[in-house]
Amino acid sequence: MGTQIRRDVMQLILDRRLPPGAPLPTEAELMESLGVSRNSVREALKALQALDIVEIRHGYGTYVGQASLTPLVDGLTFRTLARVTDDHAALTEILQVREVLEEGLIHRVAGGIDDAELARLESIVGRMEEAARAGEAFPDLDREFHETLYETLGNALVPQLLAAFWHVFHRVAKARGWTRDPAPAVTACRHRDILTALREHDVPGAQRAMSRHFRGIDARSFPADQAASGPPAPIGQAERARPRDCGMIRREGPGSGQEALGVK
Amino acid sequence: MGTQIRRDVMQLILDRRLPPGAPLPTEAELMESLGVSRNSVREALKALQALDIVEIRHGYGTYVGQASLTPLVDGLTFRTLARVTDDHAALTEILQVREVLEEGLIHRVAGGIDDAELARLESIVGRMEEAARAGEAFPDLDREFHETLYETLGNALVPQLLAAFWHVFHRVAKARGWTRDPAPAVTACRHRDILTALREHDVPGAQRAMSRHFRGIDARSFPADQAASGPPAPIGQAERARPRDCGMIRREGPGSGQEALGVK
DNA sequence: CGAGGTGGGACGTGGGACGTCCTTCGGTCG
DNA sequence: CGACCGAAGGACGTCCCACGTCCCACCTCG
Repeated sequence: MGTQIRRDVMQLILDRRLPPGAPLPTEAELMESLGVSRNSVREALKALQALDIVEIRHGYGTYVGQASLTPLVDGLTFRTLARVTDDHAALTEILQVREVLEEGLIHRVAGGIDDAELARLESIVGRMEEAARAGEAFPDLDREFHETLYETLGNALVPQLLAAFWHVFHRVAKARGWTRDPAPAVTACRHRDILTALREHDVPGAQRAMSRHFRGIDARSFPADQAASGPPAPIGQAERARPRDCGMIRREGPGSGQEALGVK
Repeated sequence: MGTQIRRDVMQLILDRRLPPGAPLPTEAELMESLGVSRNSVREALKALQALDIVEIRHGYGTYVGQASLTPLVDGLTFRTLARVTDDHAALTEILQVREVLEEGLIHRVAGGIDDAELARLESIVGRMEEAARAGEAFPDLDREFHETLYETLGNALVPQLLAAFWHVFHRVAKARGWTRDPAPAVTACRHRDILTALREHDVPGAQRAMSRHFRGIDARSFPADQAASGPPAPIGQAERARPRDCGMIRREGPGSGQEALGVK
């Protein structure tokens, strides 16, 4: 059975303690040791390649893969694109997961953040604002900010998960032709707010700032005619506090502020 | 190229708006329409099968899959098992992600939880306590509790993600021979605590209760000789409040309470 | 001594054949 | 007349063989 060969190869990697990057036996050797034909071996390897458990290099060999979250990205992207109806709902689900994750993560990070960390984040935000003044987008800086933020957790899974969701969101947006990004100045402002709250060790403030950051992303994915339904999941009792604002955009009322985010 | 054929099949599903369960063209038809050999088609389908984008039924046909998170489970399980060193560290990472997720999710749920929801949760916890008195474990009830809890969010991705992490944890624990579960009474107590906090709309209390629930799971995965390093990531200023306790176990001091969880 | 050619190893693709599983349809038996 | 059973066909599973492509390493030649 095909599934069984897959498990055999995985077990072989585990038994031999092969680290990522180590060479696997050749297809011919696997044929022999597993007692199956080359086609069966190849189908199993192709399946493992799709899971990033194995890496196949043409003309060179087969190697143990990184076991990254690439299959999650592929699967979620496909699933989101396959839902022709409830299009933005599927994306909103992904954004909600990202928001929950980052809100909880910043909760863990905000208390004991290092001065060195703050300096690195300051550098990133500074470059963001520089790019924003030039009117340029800065997706790489955005990712770098969030990655740096959670580096101190020592949890390798966290940045990979966040990157996976980020990747899915942008791939779907691109496939759907949603090329309009929010104004760079607004995005830079949101990150400045987060950094300011972190500097003051203001945990709930940092959570609010992070939440508003995602609120802005969410608003972008809604067609204008559905803006009335608005973003989901009010944050709860935190609403009573006036949100901080770095001042690069005009002050806003108690509304969600979508009118400032480029939504027509 | 193999990757291209995979993309072609995915694009075919998207273009024809095929819903999950719909039949795909036969391998022969795909050979013809894509202009490649059957081997190549089969390898692509095998890869898509591993991603749960396609479902192959022997002697029957190929169908559009559910695009579930099965590949994530497989990948994370493999990756965790492949790290022979830092074994428990990898598991702790997964648990931390689960904890962050559920802590943030219960934050969103606790405020506006329905009476009907509370009644359903009460029923589940009641069955838990019944099973605990009989000394039996209740993994299904555990899953049902957490699934029910987040049902009102209307986010289909959330329970799937949680189930995926749950699945990875238990598969790894089983493969590692960590069969010792915490005392059922303790687990039932933890869920009772969560429910009590929810009933009082005590959001931070619910978060603390959820956190303690995970703390208990975490302690179980640590070998006794490493218990000194203890669970990571103190929850922050929430520590000052005395944790609630349903009273089925003895009160505990400011420590992490591992001594009550079956750790030798 | 070095640059380029050449050979071998390993994966990529194609074609064909046969086995296995499932469904369907028609015939037979009760 | 109806239910059961076997044959036929479709579709996937496995296998074998051959050739193409890519990469590396050795060897030869200038």
